[in-house]
Amino acid sequence: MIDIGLIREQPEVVKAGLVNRNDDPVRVDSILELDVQRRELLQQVEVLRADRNSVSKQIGRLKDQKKRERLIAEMRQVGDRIGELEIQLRQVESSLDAEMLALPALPHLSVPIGPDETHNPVLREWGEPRPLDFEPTPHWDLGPELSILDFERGTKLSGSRFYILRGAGARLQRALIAWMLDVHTREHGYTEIYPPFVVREECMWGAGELPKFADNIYRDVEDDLWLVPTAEVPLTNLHRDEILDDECLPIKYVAYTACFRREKMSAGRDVRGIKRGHQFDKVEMYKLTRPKASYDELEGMLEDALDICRRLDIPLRVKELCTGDLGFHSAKTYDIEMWAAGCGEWLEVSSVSNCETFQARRANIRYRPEPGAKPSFVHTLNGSGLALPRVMIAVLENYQRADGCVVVPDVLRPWMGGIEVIDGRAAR
RNA sequence: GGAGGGAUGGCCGAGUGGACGAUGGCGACGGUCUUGAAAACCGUUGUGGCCGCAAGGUCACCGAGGGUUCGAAUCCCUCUCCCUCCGCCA
Repeated sequence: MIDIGLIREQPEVVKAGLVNRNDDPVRVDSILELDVQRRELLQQVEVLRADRNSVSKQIGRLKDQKKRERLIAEMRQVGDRIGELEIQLRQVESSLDAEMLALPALPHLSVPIGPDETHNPVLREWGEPRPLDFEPTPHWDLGPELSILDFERGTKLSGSRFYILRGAGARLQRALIAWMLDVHTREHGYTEIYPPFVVREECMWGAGELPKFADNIYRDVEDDLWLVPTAEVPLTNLHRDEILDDECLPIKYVAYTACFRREKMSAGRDVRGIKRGHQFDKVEMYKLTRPKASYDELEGMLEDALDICRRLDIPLRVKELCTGDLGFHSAKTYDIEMWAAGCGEWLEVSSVSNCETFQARRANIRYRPEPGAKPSFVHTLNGSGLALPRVMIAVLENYQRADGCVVVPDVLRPWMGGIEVIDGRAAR
C-alpha cells in the first residue's frame, strides 16, 4: 500500500511512478476524489456523534421526564441521520480501500526506467560455462534417463506440471535444501522458520498477493485456507499487527516451504521439464528492517543469494528489473540467473526485492524508532535463497558428463550420503 | 467430532445499560527523600482517524464483524482464537 498522505501531497510523484510501471495514473485522481469525500462525510458524522454523545450523557442525569423525552426524540433523529451518513461513509471507504489495495508499490528512484523485461540491465556476471566436449542433454531427458525424474507418473497422480523425483534426484533436492538452510543460518545470520504451508485469506492481502494474483493461488474453499505461493507470505504475516522494538531490527528469517501456484497466467509457457511446476520447493530469505537501512540490507541479501550460487560454481548473472518489469509489491528487485547448459537457457533462480513499506502497511508491521516515539512502518525485503527446481536443473545440466552421469558438486557431498556421482544405480 | 468455560490496556485483573478509554495491582518511566541505593510518597504511562501553524479539540477502538438503544465493555446474532473433559488420530 502507498501512503495516502503522499498521494494527497504529491500526486504527480505517484502518477509518475505508475506511468513508469505501465500502469494507469488516472487511478490517483479517483483515489483523491474518494479521499475528499471520505473526509467530508467523516467530519459530518463526527460532529453529529459528538452532539449525541454529550446529550446522551445529559439524558442519563436528567430527572425532568418531559425534557428527557424531548431530548430522546431529538437524539433518535440525530441517530437516524448518523446512520444514513455512515452508510455513505462505508461505501466510500470500501471503494477507497479497494483502490488503495490495487495500487502497486512505487519504484525506487534508482530503478532504471523501461517498458519490459527486455530492458533489464545486466549488472554483474560471474563464472564461465564449463567447457564440454559433448552435446549437453537437457534435464527433461537427462533426469528420466537416470531414473531420478518421472514426468508420466507425476501427471498420473496430479495432472500436468507435476513430476516425481526419485532416489538420488529426491535426495539431491533434500541436500540442496538442508545445505542452503545451514549456510544461511550458520554463516549469514538468518533465523530458520518452519511456517504453515496454508494460510488465511488476510495473509494473502498482507503480503500483497491479493487482490492481483487470486487466479494464481490454490485455495481450500471449505476452510478458507490458501496454499502459500511462496514462504514470503507466512513470513510477512509473522509480525502482522505488531509494534517491534527498535533493538530487535533488523530481523532476518530463512524458511523452507513448498510453494503452490496455478500458473494460469503462464499457461503454455515453460511446459517442458521442471522449470515451472504447480508445486515446487524454495528456500526463502526475509528481512524486516529500519527504513534507513533497507537498501544496504538489500545488497546484503543479494550477496547471501550469490554466495550460494558461487559455492555451487555455476555461471550466473545479476539483472536489475526495470520499472516496467517490477513486481506488484516491490520497489526495487534484482534477479539472479544461472546458466543451464542442457536447455541453453539462463534460469531465474532468485529474485531479491525491497518492498519498503508496501507490505508493512498492508500487514500493519511497525517498530518504535525510540522509546516513547510514535510507531512507524518497517521496510520488508525478500529473496529466494534459492528456488529449488531451477537450481536442480542447473546442477544436473552443468555437472553432467559425456556418459550421461551427473557429478555431485563438492559442497553438497556431506548431505548426499556418500553419493558422488548420480548414475543409473544411484537412482535406486 | 461431542459437552462446557473463556477473550478487557505492556502484564495480572475488576467492571452486566448512563460520570467508563475504562477501579485496582504489577511492571516501566520521571520526581521528592538519600552520600548512593532500597523503601516510602507524588506524578506519567495505549493505538489510529479527522480538524488545526500550534496549543488543543473531536471521533473510533474492551477478540472481529453486524444489530438493539437517546446511550453498549455490559444486551442480541455471526465469526475467530484459547482453555477443560470425552472421542478419534500422525
